[in-house]
Amino acid sequence: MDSAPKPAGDGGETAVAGPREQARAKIEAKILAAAEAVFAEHGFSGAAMSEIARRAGIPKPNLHYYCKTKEELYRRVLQQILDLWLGTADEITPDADPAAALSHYIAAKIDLARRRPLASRVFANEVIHGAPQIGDFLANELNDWVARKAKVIDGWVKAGKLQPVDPKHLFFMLWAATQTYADFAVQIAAVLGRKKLQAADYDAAAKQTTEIVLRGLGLKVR
Amino acid sequence: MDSAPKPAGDGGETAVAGPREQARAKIEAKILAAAEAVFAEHGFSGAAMSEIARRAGIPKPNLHYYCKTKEELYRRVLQQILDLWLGTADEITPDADPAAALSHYIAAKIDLARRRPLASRVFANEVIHGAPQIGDFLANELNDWVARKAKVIDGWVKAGKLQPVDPKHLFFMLWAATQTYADFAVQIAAVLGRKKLQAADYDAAAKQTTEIVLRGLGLKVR
DNA sequence: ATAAAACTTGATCGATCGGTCAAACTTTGG
DNA sequence: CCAAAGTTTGACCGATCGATCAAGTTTTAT
Repeated sequence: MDSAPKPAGDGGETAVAGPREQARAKIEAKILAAAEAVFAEHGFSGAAMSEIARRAGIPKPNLHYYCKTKEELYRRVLQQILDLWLGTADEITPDADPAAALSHYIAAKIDLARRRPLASRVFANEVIHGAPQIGDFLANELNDWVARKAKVIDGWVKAGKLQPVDPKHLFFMLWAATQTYADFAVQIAAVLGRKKLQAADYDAAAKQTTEIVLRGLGLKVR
Repeated sequence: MDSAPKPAGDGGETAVAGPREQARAKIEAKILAAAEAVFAEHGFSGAAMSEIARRAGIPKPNLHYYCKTKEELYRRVLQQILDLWLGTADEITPDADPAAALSHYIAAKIDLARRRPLASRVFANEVIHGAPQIGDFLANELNDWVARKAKVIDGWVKAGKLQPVDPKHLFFMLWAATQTYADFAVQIAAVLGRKKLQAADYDAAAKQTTEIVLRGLGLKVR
């Protein structure tokens, strides 16, 4: 990570990465994965640098060599998660078919909840506790992102493709209904009488959420 | 709290409470309110007993006099919150009108998100981190509660009052869509360009959520 | 070959936190 | 009035945690 003295050659001059760059990339990936898991499980305060180091398979001072402080490591994990955020909903465009675009968005979000539940939980934990680190992101990038998407949906409504709807509250509902299968997986599994959520559960969630939302917006299902 | 040596007369023999009982009740209320706020803000690990004591206006050893351990205090806060949980959805009964019952449930849940956001956040935090304290509650009481309500909704479907729907996933969606206005209030406020959510925001949320869900279930709105 | 840079690691430090203790003070019941 | 029970509080303890240091080893560039 950039906190280390010198990440060696990184200007793109060299065609192949030396053993040092490769080792560094491998370790940083291990660290980020371990940190995401520990932050998801225990929250920022409850996460111990020693446990992150242990799970990453390195001594604690070595972890501090790559990430000077716990807060910096936490921010790095969050940054990785925010990149996931803004990469979704590419299908929500003015000319797209609303039913297809929304179906795809819901499916993608549920799929993310299944494949990256830890990321979702770290994000949820951060926001629940007041977003001390990503407050600026929420007020700037995310605000802009939603404003752009809201214009698209408003356009759909004006074109008569959709029942009138407040696009922002629609997003809040979609985010909540999909991310709950990551953040509240333990609760949902308990109510479904399972130890762990299974593939069929996520499929059922995506199917029914899509049906209710599409029909609720006056769109034809399927 | 029951951890203290003797809560004086509590068998209901005395008609009026003495000054000691009154003071005890007042302090316990202060402690629970302070604890709920600190646990909501910092999570279990991040919450400091010293800060809870400070916000309750008592010295730390006095806090430990009323609640022996941090975990016990946390469980007490959670218990208070779980009581809120099971008290909702009384209107979801076999003979009720589905549209009216679901509208009322959504409105009540959004109202709870507005009036008791701290309770919702403590609960969310607990579940996100694996429900170490309330796992049994989820697998027993809540599981039973949902099973009962699911039977009611299945009955509605069989009576042709409703589009076919998986009642459990419907509850997951309703819980998520309503509690998000408590748990993720900071994010929602940022996207809406506000410092804090206002009464009109909650009203808009309840209105639109109700519309989409009811229409999505094949029910007439209003 | 060699020096500089990058990386590794055992030992340790200061701060914070949950919890305890013992000595006080206050209320209650006889 | 007085003893027992209940309550309050400043001082303190051991454990844990984030972070640092200093002495090493390995890689890189010339």
